[in-house]
Amino acid sequence: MTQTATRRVRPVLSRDGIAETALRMTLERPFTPLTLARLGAELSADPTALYRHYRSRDDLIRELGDRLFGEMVGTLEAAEATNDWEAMLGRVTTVMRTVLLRRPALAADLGTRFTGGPNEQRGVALVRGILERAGFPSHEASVQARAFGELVLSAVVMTASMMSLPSDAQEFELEVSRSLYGGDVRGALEYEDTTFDSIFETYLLGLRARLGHTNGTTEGANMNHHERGER
Amino acid sequence: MTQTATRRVRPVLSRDGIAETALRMTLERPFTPLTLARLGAELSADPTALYRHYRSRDDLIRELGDRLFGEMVGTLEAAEATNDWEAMLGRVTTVMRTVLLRRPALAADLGTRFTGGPNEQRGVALVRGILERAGFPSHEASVQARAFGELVLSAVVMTASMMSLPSDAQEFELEVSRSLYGGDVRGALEYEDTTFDSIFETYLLGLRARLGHTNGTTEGANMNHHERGER
DNA sequence: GTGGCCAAGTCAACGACGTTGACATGACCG
DNA sequence: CGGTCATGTCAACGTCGTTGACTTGGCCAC
Repeated sequence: MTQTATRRVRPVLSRDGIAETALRMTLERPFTPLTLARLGAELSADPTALYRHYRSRDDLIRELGDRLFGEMVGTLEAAEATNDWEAMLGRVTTVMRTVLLRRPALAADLGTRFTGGPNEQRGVALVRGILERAGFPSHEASVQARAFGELVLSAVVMTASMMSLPSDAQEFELEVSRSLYGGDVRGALEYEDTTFDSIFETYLLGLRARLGHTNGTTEGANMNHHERGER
Repeated sequence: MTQTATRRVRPVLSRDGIAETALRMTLERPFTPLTLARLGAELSADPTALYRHYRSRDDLIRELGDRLFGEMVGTLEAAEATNDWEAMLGRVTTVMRTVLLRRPALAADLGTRFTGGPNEQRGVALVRGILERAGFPSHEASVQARAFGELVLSAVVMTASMMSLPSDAQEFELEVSRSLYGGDVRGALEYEDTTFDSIFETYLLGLRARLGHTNGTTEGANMNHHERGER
């Protein structure tokens, strides 16, 4: 019992414990990049001890990503269902943005590494279900679910990257976007927010058109989807 | 005149020369991250010499980004104009993807940063012009140009990130497919390609709906654009 | 001309980072 | 009781961006 109480040899660290601590850190210091040194310090362990539980930092990041997916899917599944598929998709984007942008540094780090985890598959299945119930045939629902996921994810990651830039660079970005698009930009986040809303709304309109949907409120005719050789 | 002619004291390096060499490197080694050490070696100069011409690596990356923007805009302006705004937007995305994905590592590094350079402004003006000619009123054309740019850029950056170095296996696979198929990188990227196409087409449908547009090829009725309080 | 300013480049070094290998230690199992 | 194995520590490495001290030579004012 020199300093760290008796002598703990067995437990101390575990895959789960490390991941939980890491996620807690990203919440407490949303803009501080998750580094093995900091994580080790928080765990009162040598940074290299993590390599006994994760093959690499990348491995850890992936685990965290899948846990975040789990958080999103859990939240979505907890909410009551609706027949309004557009509202459902709106919920999906809201949850994704909320969960990820709460930890911009991690989200930016996560980047694209979303490949693989079980929770991600749950998420995709969830969106696919929404689209199928909206009227998309099975195969196209799959395609559209992936496209939708990638759209939202890439936009969120971009926002997260901007948010985690050092403050001076961030101000520069804001200044630039003001001069480019007009003066009605008050804050970097708000700018991203309204831009994303616009993207999302336009995309929803597109999905509705793809459905050949006759919307309840507005009377619209078919817009059949014909292959275009755009690129 | 030992090797580099007499004694060169003045020139040797310049902002332009550094940028050009850097861009050339990103073309020759598309998956190798641009690092000051490598750039310095290529220039036969000490890496820190770059700090005499750029305030930081970030500054350099921004410059490169704006040059890429210049390449895109130049290509677009060289092409003959069309009245078909959808085809024009298709060209924009094609050029953006082509120019950026030719250098995945740089594109991923470029990330979200608006360069603030003059060429980016030209690009934004170009897209806004297309949208205005499509029928969007001036202010909304601005908003839509911003959204469109961010949509395409974020998707491209995500693809670039995936291409650059997620896993050793993928990098290896891409390098192999590159050597197999020549300059154009196909293979694991194909999935990203079709997904992006889907996103783009859906988004175009949405823009068309926003316009209340009656398309030439397909007979469709109006889809008037009413404000929705989705999120 | 001459002396000083200054741009441009070199060199050594730093701190942060991910990662590796050699070691220690205690648990568990035969 | 002895060996194997999982877990953690420690020292060290290589890469990266960045800084500061130093050198060198051109240019301009006097």
